[in-house]
Amino acid sequence: MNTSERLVTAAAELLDAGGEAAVTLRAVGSAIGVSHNAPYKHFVSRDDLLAAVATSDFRTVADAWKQIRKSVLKPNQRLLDALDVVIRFSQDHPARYRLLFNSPAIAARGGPLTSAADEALSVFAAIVEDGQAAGVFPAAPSDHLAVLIFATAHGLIDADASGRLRTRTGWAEIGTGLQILVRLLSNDRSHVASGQARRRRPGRLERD
Amino acid sequence: MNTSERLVTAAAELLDAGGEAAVTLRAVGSAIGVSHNAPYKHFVSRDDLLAAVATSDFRTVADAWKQIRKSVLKPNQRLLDALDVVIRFSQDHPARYRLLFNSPAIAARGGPLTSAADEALSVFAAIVEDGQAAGVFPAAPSDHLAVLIFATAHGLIDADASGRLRTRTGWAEIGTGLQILVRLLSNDRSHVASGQARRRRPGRLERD
DNA sequence: ACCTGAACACCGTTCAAGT
DNA sequence: ACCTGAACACCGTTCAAGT
Repeated sequence: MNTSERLVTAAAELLDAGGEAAVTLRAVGSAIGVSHNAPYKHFVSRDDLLAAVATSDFRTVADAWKQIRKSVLKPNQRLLDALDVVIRFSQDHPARYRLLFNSPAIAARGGPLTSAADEALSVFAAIVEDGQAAGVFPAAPSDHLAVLIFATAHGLIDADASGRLRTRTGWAEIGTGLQILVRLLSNDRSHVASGQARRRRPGRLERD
Repeated sequence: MNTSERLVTAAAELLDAGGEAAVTLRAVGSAIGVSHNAPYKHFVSRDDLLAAVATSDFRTVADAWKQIRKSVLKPNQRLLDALDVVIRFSQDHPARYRLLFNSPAIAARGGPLTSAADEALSVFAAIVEDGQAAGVFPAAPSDHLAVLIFATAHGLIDADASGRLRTRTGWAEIGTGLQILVRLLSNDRSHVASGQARRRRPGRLERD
């Protein structure tokens, strides 16, 4: 691994360990044994280093989604699995999740980060589109429906992270909300009336 | 206005003008003609001052929602108007919106902020519940449905703020996405197939 | 009770200098 | 080409001192 990659790895670990505030250039440099401004030889600024972490994470998420899209699961379950990827990521790496979907200043930088984000989201949209083609999801334009679904997932994750959702609903898991959404959207409306989703095992959206 | 209120007002104005980074205690103090650490006589920390701004804003939003709930509009339009309140707020005061729904460190403080947030969200839930009682929205537990709808709105606002939604969909307005959601959720499914919402006039969700 | 001014321990960033 | 160390202009926060 070259210095640039080691800096990105160190920054990611600091994000996981102490949140964004812990990612000081002094701490990143120290973590890999260089001075506090060696990073400036590889990244134009602190934000540029953070953007590099986000770019790498977007590619990881996109790869996971590609695997799911190729799987033999039913459309409903494929969508739930895809959402599970980001739920897990948000729980395992909250600060890095915020970097992906919650950092206007970073997102506005454009460049490779925006490309990586667009590619990842297009895979997610394809998973939704597959479900529409199979007649399971309504025929709204697939980009719109995918954004709606993803926005809901992101909103639930975000509300959960801020603690507001938990206190209001007592939901143990974000996934329950997403299961309800998928059922509400599904052309099979038989489960809607109850609105009750079964309990899910930790970290995994339950099969339908 | 006492010093404490003037500090909150000054902080809110700085948030609007320059985002969270612009809210330094030196700038806040200077804005009302006191020293850079006079705020410590009224708030225990910078975060405490920011929490006071958020508390005040939650109360403003709650008041607007109470008015909408009392209105004679149809349930669908009441919900769209309620969502319009937060969309407008997010566009007029992006940094303050982030303080309300996007700041785990601030939200985790609890106290009056959490109370104000809970009260506001309970009014929103009541608006959704009214629609369910009228048979317009599905009968999922009202708290769950309200959180789902709000999470979607928040997710769309957030995606819009981060620039990702706009580039992927070209939607001029967040509201279009919410109109689609409300139609998808409504028991009247006649509009679902097209998924096309009419254009809306700026800053106002169109009547159905 | 409320405020001030100096001070402390941090930041990100710049820059001249080294190899 | 890559890195270092000093320096600069900021921060939030603390503290002794003022009225």
